[in-house]
Amino acid sequence: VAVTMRDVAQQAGVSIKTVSRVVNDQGEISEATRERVLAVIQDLGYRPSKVARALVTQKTDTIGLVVGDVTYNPFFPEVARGVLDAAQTQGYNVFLCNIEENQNHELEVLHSLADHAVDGIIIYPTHFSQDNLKTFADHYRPLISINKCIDHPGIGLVMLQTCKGAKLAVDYLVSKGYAKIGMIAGVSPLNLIERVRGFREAMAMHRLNVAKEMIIQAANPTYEAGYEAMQEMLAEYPDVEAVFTYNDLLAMGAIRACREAGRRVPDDIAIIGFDDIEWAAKTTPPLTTVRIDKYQLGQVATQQLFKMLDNCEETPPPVYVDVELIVRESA
Amino acid sequence: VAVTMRDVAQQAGVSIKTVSRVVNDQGEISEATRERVLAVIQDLGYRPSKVARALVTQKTDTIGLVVGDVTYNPFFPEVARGVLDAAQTQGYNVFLCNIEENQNHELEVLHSLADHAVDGIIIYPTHFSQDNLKTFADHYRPLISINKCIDHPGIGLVMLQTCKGAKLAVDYLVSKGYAKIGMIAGVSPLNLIERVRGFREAMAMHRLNVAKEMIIQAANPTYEAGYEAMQEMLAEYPDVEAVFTYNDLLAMGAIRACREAGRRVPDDIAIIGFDDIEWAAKTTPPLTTVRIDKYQLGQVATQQLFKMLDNCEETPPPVYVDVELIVRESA
DNA sequence: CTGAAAGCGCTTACAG
DNA sequence: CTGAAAGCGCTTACAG
Repeated sequence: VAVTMRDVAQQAGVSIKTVSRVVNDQGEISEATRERVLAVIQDLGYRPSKVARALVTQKTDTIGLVVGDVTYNPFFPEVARGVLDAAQTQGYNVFLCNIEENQNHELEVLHSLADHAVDGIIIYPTHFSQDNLKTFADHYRPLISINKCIDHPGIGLVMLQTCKGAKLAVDYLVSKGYAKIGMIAGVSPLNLIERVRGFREAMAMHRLNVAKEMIIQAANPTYEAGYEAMQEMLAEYPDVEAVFTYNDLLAMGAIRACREAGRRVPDDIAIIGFDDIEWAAKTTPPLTTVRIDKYQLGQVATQQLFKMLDNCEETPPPVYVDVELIVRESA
Repeated sequence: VAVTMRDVAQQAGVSIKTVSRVVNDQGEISEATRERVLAVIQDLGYRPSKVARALVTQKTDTIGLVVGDVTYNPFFPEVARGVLDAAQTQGYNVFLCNIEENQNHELEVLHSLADHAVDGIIIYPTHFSQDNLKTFADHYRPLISINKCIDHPGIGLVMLQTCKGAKLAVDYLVSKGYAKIGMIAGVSPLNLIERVRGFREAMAMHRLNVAKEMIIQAANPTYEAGYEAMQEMLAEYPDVEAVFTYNDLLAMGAIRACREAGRRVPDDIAIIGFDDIEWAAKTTPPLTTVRIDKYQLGQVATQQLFKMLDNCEETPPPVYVDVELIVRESA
């Protein structure tokens, strides 16, 4: 049913090459025939086939976005939106893929994207085998990794300034006069987590007691785990005055634990989160937190990918996305 | 850099047609040459180009998922996950598109999908011009519309049983002894909303006073609007005993308004939501609500699309996705 | 059981 | 300024 370039050519009484010229705006054509062809295109509702074009140009105008788990990642919608908008602006469409926690599946998904000849892939992992990624990068590129540091040619990086965010939180607590500051971490291993590193550095800078570190390791980065971790914190360090948490979910769980323990937030104990998810502003009390600009994260990642598309050879330096302290009522 | 079918053919000492036969498992081939070709494929890491194949078969093994606004739709991640999983199972990849509230943009996005020759499109609208959709359906199909009733050849329907859900809610409230039952609606026009229709029908069935309908129209389907609508409800109908809301966000806002007005939930006033979003279980008090299985919604939509792909001619009857009452503490 | 030819809808040199 | 030929990487009849 579809109208082809040949249909247009016949109708306009020119060769298909001439039609191609006007479709691709290549010039070298008289204004008269250009307009005649344009009229026929309009008339027939002709749209060039991207798949035919892709076969010869080796460019599909598509990219892939692969995500650890769409459902559990609270940032996903906003990051995705950033990617989609940036891609659309450049005339690209994006394949969305979800991967299971399973290393074979991971490679399969990546290959399925390669089969469709996407021009590049953005990977936004929660879990992901770095080895698989590197192997894949050796025969397909460019790749962009969001917030996971992978040093490998062909893999571009977009990182969050989480370490700085942790310092922002601690500095703020110190400026409010708190000294006994603890942390609830959400994921192990502890010393690989930027937020923990930032916490430690800021504590050290303020000459606060890091020797007896008040860090509680939550089982998961969830509301429930935050609730339990806070109970543990209160039992182990009863004189804790302020707590910085790995993310907002943990913070909200922690607040509930405080309430149940008869500790008022922020009067008896201050709580500061990380991420600024949508509910952070609506919970009681509204959460003071370190905000990540998720939409921008998606946009920047896409721009980084386009940069690599323009310059195939070099892997560009990492791009960092800023964070910001949002003061509300919990601290 | 990519390995082609010809490379495999040369290496294996056969024609490309023979390679094609083993790749597509078409039989008509001796076991010996099949294995030899298979070994070469393995060896070279050959993967057939989907774009080359698509050019001749007119099938791309891709579908499009277009969404009103990824960011504001709280269901989006789960529905998307349902679509992705169902698609992946069948070897399909999916293009994700976000549309702005702008009718030209809408058609442009649809056409961009057509340019890539997707095999079908699932539309999951918040807003959407039905006329545009019908026009588009006349030259590109199949299309699936999620939860928006559009009667047009080539458009398959997947609907939620929202009317039933509203009845479930009212029946439950009646069974608990409530008689003065109000509703907070979230979107106009009132009589086009299934949830309102279900509410009215159930109220009528229980011979409750529908003459003096206690329906408040919230400005938006949001937390803030629910808060304001509840204040209005309490002012206008002070003796209201129970409130059914258009969605969970409204319900949570309403609960806050009750709390501030000194009305305890559920003791003084019962509140019932709709959707069962993630926070419904974590808010205080945990929300009684009508649950929508969002993941299943995505899966069913995809299966409906595949059904239409198999049988190009007929538009299948609408599929309905069930809802379920979840009793927690707010009612 | 195997292969040579034509063609899917375009673009890329090249010639005129 | 315009067009004929070749080819992108496959599959589809068809012949042997």
